Amino acid sequence: MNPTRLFVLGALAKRGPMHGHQLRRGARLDRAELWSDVRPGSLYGALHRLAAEGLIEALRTEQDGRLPARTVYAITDEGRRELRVLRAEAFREAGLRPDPVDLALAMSGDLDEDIVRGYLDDRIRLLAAQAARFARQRDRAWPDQTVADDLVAEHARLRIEAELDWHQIVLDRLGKLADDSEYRVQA
Amino acid sequence: MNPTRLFVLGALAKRGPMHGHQLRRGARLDRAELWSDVRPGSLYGALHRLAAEGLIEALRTEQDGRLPARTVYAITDEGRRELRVLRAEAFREAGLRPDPVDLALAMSGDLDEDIVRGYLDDRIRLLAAQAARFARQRDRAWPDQTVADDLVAEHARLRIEAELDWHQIVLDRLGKLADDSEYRVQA
DNA sequence: GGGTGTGTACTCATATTTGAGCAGTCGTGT
DNA sequence: ACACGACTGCTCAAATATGAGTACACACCC
Repeated sequence: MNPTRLFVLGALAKRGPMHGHQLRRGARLDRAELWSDVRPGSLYGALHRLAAEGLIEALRTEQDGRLPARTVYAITDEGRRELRVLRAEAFREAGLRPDPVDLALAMSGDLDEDIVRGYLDDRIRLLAAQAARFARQRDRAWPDQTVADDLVAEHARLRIEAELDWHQIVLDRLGKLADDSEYRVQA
Repeated sequence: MNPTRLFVLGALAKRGPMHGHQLRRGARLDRAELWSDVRPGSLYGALHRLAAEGLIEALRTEQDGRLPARTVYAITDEGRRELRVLRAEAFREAGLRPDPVDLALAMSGDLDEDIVRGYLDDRIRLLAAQAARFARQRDRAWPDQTVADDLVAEHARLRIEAELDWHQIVLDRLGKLADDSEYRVQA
């Protein structure tokens, strides 16, 4: 499952023909940082590849004044089929994606406890700020907020709450971390 | 922050010199699927680049019978410095990484409500099974389980519980999803 | 004595992402 | 006049990820 492809195909299917920049802007207007994060490089790369595969097609190239030319793409029937597949795959990926903090923690046996504690405090502060943002958003929705937007925001809120809970637990149990940085043989 | 690099440097710093295969095996023995997911391609690619940059160095190349030769790498001082930086970066990334299901949901305005409901039911089943695994693991730890392992497992458990809560909410509010697949202009 | 599966160790082509950059436009201030 | 920053669209090299493949070994089973 490739999220960039799903994003492009989904957007073109939903809103009709668009050019690359319009896709980015649309995502920004939708506050889509939460469910996608396409950067220009990935986006245009995907557009080219999708076009080469016939999943989307370039309708026309427009030029507005002397601004860069832009190419408008539309999804094809083939693309709509691919969209269904990608969406199904995305729904089926119900596992947890590894969180870098777990990796960092696993690699911190040699680190002073207070340093780790400091990192965690910082994280808690950041997470709390985000939680507050989402809570606010739940109450005062922005103009054309859809139910899907609502659900996604609620998802984010719940996930952050879980993070906060876990961080608290880590702080509590942290004293014992240093005890087992012992070498475990494995060959 | 590149997780693969952090994984390699961290492991070499912690356990001493190893060859590529040993790194993979070590990760499996540690049940590291949770906090890292290095596949062979990424791993060996990273090893080559790290060596080229002088962050690790090839100590020797061994051959066991007629099995493929293996190259043993050790972390350098330069590499230890990089490790500290990567670890700090990983700790600082305290935001939520986008979850594909949010993307899929956002792109499902045209989908029959019952289909989505079906997907969600499947997800709930999968998630519940995983939650059960982690709960079990919390009670009966495997042999040389460290506190860090414990914390990571607890992290996973909490995250999955949050997912389950959210999925329930989605199912409850789902009826209203179809109402707002309306086209929102943006140019 | 052949098939199947698992383990050892790594390679390679291709797909994809990253992050910076470019070349113009437009508004705002100074 | 002119610097400044934000926006418009897209490109490009380099880093990284993916997924299959290679080649051989060893055990087990019937």
